[in-house]
Amino acid sequence: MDTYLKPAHTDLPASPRPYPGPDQRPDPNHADCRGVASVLSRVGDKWSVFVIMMLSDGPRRFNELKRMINGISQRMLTLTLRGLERDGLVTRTIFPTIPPRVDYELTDLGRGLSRPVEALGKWAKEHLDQIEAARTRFDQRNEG
Amino acid sequence: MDTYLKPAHTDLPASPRPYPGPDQRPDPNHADCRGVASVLSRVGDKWSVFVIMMLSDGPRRFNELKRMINGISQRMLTLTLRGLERDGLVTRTIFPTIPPRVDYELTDLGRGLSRPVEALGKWAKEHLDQIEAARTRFDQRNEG
DNA sequence: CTGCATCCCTTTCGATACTG
DNA sequence: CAGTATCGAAAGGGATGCAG
Repeated sequence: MDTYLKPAHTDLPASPRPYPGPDQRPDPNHADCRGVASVLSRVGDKWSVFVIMMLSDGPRRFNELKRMINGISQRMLTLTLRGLERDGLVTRTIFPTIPPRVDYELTDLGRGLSRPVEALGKWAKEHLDQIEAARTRFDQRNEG
Repeated sequence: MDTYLKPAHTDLPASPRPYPGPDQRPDPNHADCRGVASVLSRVGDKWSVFVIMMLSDGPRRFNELKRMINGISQRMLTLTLRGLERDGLVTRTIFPTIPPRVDYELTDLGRGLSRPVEALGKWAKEHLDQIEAARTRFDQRNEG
């Protein structure tokens, strides 16, 4: 039993069938799903989110980002930045100095994205404790 | 050369050193990073995002979700729902009918999260075309 | 209908070593 | 400093079969 999480100590309904029949609400998406998924999975990547947040108050250089984002490997930072660049969210600027210097900066598009992303980060910070509490509660119910 | 994206046809600076010396802005996070990461990587999971969006207008049952989220496997839906349940974002309610019925619904915490998540989804929908355009532009520059 | 377990392939990612 | 290449370990995820 390592592949699956244990089933929850499931809530039981007060009465057997709170709401009847099949649900006929419209399907909010269905076709959309596909294209949007590729955008969301960029945001979905936790490193992308961090990089965007780090860049939200101005350009940063490679190693600066690497130091700021505690725990990212050089490889992942490179990959993440390439992905963001490909999506038109950051620009890459080389200064042909010695030693070389490369700056990354959000584009207008990237700055636009950084708004909802920061909202998400803010929410995450604010509710981190609640979530961790929920996690330990869940784990205890399914172990102890 | 399959592991790395090709380096961008990089922007060159107008003048060699637009801004001087080392950047002394404060590090926006550093310790935070760790805990918040675990929350963001739940959001980071593309399936979680979709499930949250699907649940944002009321409870849904298992197969309903499965049908709505085009392309998710049963396994991943189960895993995703367990994860969300563990984090206190959704509740799981069993109706001991035949055949059995299980409803999933956002908790208050989950509904709170759904706000920034939907903002993100909205942004993704609105800028999907810009991003796809940027992608083809990038790919062409690095191939053709 | 809901969901757990197993097999197995694919992708991801960190560590390491090497260039301009 | 800012990458690139390669390798091996680990995680992700589909298919299938079985159970309540």
